[in-house]
Amino acid sequence: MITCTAELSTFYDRRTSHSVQLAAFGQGGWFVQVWRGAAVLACEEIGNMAGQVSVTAIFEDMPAQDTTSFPEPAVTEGGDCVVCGDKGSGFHYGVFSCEGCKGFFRRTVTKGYVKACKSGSKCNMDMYTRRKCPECRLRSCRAAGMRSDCLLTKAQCRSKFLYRKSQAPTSDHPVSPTNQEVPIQPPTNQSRAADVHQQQNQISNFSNQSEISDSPSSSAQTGPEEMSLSQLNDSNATNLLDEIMSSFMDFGSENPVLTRTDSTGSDDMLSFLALLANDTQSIDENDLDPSIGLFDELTPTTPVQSDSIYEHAENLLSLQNGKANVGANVSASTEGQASEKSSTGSSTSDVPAESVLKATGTMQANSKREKQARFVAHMGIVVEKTVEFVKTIHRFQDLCLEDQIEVIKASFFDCCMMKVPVVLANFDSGVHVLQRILQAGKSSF
DNA sequence: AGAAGTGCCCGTCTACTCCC
DNA sequence: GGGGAGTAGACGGGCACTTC
Ligand SMILES: [Zn+2]
Ligand SMILES: [Zn+2]
Repeated sequence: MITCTAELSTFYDRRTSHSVQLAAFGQGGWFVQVWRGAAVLACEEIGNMAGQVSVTAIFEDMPAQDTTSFPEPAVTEGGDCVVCGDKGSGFHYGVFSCEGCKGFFRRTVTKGYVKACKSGSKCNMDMYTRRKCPECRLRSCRAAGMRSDCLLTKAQCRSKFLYRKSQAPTSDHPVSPTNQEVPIQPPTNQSRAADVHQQQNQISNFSNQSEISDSPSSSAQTGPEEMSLSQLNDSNATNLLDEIMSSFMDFGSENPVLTRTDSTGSDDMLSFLALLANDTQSIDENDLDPSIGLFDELTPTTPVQSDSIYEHAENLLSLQNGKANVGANVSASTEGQASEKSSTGSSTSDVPAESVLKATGTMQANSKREKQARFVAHMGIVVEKTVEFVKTIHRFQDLCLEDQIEVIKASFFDCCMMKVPVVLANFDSGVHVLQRILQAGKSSF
């Protein structure tokens, strides 16, 4: 039996321009699917995946309509399911459909693959034959206009679960001291993510950005003097952390998880923050300043209303560098506090994340930017722990610095159960290390 | 026999409308 | 105009049932 237990992770091979998805199945086994018609990379642990086709491949075959707007939803005259003709129960994922097709679409997209059609993907779909061929049923769903981005992501499901858990009565299950003061944000229930097609574009964009990047990480991997992470001393490690943080921030502004917005304008940053709040619980309590609550005053009734996600990311980056970005539309009180923060002159280029954390703990917790500063500080610790964990992985030290950073970044996002593209200079060894990380588990550090 | 897939039902959440 | 109550729509999860 093969059970998908892990989030798909996307990798990008710079040399061959192929995007690759890896997913862990059960205790071992890797299902590797190469986009854009490239060959399937068969790792030795891969189970026999013959007879199955990935949802991604089908969706790429049948690109969705313009996802930036919401066209008139498909509906039949008699209120029948657009996919199979059964009695429709309402609009599901953008299409008037029955409960069966709704559940089928949700399960299949979540699962990530279906049994391949044996009749050339041309089976008829009605309420009697719909069970015979899942691939054609999925294609029918897609053709009817069903949108996978209407599903909650795993990250959102997880944060939703955590939110409900935090709201549940705690009489017989008292909460731990670490999460007692951490209200978790509810996820946006109807988030509209960028679809698969858009994600591919973003992967390409990210790749191009990396190609033309003149960042230290890019130049560091050229030549025989390239340095492995294990050889870095503490001061260099701080710079590396800074590099990773910057890399993360730059990437965050392009990341579909961070940039997706729903039709009502709320953003998924809240979901991400909720995830991060949970992930920080796995960190040694000694690493955290107990006086700092990551989500003080951020209750579900007072969500962060970011002006735009780009400004959000920009602010995070500015605060990380100790330079508060004071916009024209910021209140006077916030400006003052931001300037106070700026006047401390602290910078992650000079001090480790813990110092930033302590510094931010001295600030009053009543401005959005200060909360963001604490978010960044906590994130820095998570990144540091990620680095510690990844350094223990076999063959990690053989990677060039650029790939080490990419691997760390991938591991960090994977820890947050996010699906991210990863650009690797040395593809084979990088993928090997990433496999080891995923095998070792997300919560090993 | 048992794993995998299916579809019905229900709880939950959000947006919307109505009323005070 | 603002806030609370009620309602509809759409989501995921649970579970009994069917299929393989
Ligand atoms: Zn149907
Ligand atoms: Zn078929």
